[in-house]
Amino acid sequence: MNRREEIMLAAEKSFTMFGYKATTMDQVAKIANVGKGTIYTFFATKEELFHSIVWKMVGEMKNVSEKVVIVGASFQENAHARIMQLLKFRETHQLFIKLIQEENELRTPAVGEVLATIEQEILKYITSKIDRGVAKGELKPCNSELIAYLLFKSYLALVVDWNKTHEEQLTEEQIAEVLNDTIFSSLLV
Amino acid sequence: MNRREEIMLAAEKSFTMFGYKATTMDQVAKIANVGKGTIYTFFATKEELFHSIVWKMVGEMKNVSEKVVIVGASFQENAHARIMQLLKFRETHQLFIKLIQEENELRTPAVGEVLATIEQEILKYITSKIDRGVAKGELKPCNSELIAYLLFKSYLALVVDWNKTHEEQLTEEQIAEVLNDTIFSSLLV
DNA sequence: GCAAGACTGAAATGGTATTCCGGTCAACTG
DNA sequence: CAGTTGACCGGAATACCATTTCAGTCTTGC
Repeated sequence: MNRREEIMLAAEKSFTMFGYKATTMDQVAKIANVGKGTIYTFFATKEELFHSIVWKMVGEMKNVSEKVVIVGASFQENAHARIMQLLKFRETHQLFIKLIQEENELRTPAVGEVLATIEQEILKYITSKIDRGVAKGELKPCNSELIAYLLFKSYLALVVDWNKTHEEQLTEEQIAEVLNDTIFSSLLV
Repeated sequence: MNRREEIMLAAEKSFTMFGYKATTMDQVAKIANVGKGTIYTFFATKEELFHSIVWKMVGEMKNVSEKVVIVGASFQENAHARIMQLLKFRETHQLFIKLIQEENELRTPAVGEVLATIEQEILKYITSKIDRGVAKGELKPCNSELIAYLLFKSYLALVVDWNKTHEEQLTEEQIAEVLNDTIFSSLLV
């Protein structure tokens, strides 16, 4: 394996275990079995290294989200499956969990920025799927960015926020039903 | 004016100017022109005093929200007007602004709890309006708590969150239109 | 009998000595 | 000499503790 990848793997391990702030470049160098200086031949700063790893994670996230698509299924079925998969990734992927935790507890600025970027990326992703649906004639023309925003924030509210104030979480059926009746139904031709 | 009210007024002034954490009971006593001990005749703790003031504010908020109701208008027109009024109150009322700021910057636990309570109260308020609409036969029977939650979070997302990542805010018409087409339309008989 | 503010101790704050860590670079190795 | 290394630097974070602050009490005084 080339050194760049080894460094990224080591850094990912460390970020996952200790978070961004608490991983030191010495730590990363040690795990990667390279001198600290070597890291700086591939990445200009700690933040650039961080960005590379997060970017890779965003790629994986899109990939797993595409995996749940059923060809021939309706737009809303696939949209629901994809977004639920994104949120499952968010609550399952160890690095992602660690970053959310660090954001809540430490407010590390670099982490906040990165999480905002990830959200932007997800929104671009959903927007593009809506645009695609419109282009294929499955959906009415609409302000796709606005709808993507509303849709994603609604999923976040029902899947994530709801549990902060309610004892038992909503079932996937409840969520699918209410969003089918509201946002999705307004999209269909 | 009776002493209890004077104390509450003084405390409200101080909480509004300096926030919860930074107002001292000595400060409140001074503004109210009473000895500190006198405050404790009426309020067992600083937090109880705080709760009383916030509770009063929640009452005002519901009142101004009722003021925008147009008798004879449709459910969604009035619901929209009411929720927009709630959010306007949130962004206008000096104490409310200060509490949100304190929550973001200081994370004062007492403030976080109070803001959560206010949200609960708003949700109960919206839920009751939906239930009323159902009872009057204007709306389909539904899980009113769930719909209230989705509705309020959607408004928050479009009115408040949107501006954090977008240069220009959404117009009230855009918001009204998209929510009419989605959540509200699913509610109507 | 009720209001007042001096008082208490627990918690917050500030100041500073110390440690830590991102980034550099001269030395080294193959 | 191209690529790697880790000792080193200085600004920033941390730990420590002396001092101050403040919620809540309680004795005094009116």
